[in-house]
Amino acid sequence: MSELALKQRALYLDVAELLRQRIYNRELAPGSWIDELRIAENMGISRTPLREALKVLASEGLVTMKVRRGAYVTEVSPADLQQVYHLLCLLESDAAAVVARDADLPQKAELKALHAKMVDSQTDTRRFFELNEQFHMRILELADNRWRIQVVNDLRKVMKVNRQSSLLKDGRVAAAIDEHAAVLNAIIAGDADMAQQAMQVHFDQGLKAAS
Amino acid sequence: MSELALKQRALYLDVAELLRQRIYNRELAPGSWIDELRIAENMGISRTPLREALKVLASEGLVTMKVRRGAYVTEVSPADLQQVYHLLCLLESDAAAVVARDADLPQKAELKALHAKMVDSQTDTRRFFELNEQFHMRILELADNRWRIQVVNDLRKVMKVNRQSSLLKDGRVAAAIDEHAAVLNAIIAGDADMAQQAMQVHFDQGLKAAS
DNA sequence: ATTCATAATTATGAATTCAGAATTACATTT
DNA sequence: AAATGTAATTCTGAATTCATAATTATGAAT
Repeated sequence: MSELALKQRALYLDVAELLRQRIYNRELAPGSWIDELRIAENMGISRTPLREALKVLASEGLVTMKVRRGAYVTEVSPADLQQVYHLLCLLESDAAAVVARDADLPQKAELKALHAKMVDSQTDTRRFFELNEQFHMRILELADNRWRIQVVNDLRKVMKVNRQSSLLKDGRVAAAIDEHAAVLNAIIAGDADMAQQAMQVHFDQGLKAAS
Repeated sequence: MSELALKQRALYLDVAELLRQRIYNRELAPGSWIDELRIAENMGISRTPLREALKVLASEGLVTMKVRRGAYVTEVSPADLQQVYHLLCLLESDAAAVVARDADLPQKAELKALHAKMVDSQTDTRRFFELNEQFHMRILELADNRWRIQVVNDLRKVMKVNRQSSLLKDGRVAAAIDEHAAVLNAIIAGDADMAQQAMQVHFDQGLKAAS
């Protein structure tokens, strides 16, 4: 239909993103086989870019390739979720410690402002999630390790496959804001150990709320 | 030439591994453009599986894709190396702690035996490296987190792009064995904190020796 | 001689075609 | 009717072909 737009990114990347979305919202169910012909036709493209996209998703762990049998949506067990969560906690706690040690004043102020916006957004859940994401991501960026950013982003994608464990038991938003505040204060104080611990607490609470 | 063998794995995986080797030994130099036609012809295959392999390497960080400009071997700066090393240290130290906490007696005995073999191999450097790899990998496996294994393997591949910083200043082999012994003892003692610290020391020393 | 415009070439991105493996459907035999 | 062997179909993996963007080469004009 819309053969629009001077495409600035390769087609297979867009296809990969579309597939991710379909996996996230269970349109493609865990464990199910991915019918290349059907999807290619459905998307109005050939199998070539679709297959390239599948290779990308496979290396992210979202799909599993079986020889001569095609691609299957990876089944993410509760054990897997816990494993991924453990790694995210490890990587982001360390990032918080690094930021507490290295960030300069303007950067700390930026985090503070971001957190303030989050406090204001308490009632608007969608907005809160957006800012929550931004807060975590900004800390990651300030920790200045592009490999960590890459790894965390990939792991986050795996988490999203099972988002039924939505992070909003009631009171969870308020609690998360308090936990973020602890991280923020440790960073502003330049206390690396405390920042690391505060972030760890944040993850532990999140896991508890999700179970 | 050799159109051999009932292939049990997909072609693009073999191609990816071949490309990795060529990148590791600088046959494909960092920053250089990857000529698809040339390499496909050289390998006696079409561009299709080659391009699929390139997508895999791109998601590992070994090559970088530029739109309408093809694939380039990623340049790994000293800063990148340090970043990757930092993550490996973080992930493997935590793995050691987990193993110290969770491993049973037979598993601990297995690690002990592995380390003993390493002591015996001191003179044979190649053999030592092999066992060193096995020791680290076995701890990773015992820590029982498939996502960590995946991430560490990917990061290791990046490290190998710059292996000129070979880990063998003299005396380094003996030192590494001692450091491993410390990790091993902490694991056997079931002391998670000590295992974590010992592994961290091992990485710190390794980084120091490489610089 | 240098610069700008245009033509030719080259390489990427994507579609299509082809070969062969795996599954399914069918038929024959007991 | 069940089972086993064979034919038909389907789908994956890979090669080939095609279209277009980017680069290089060529030539005209100042």
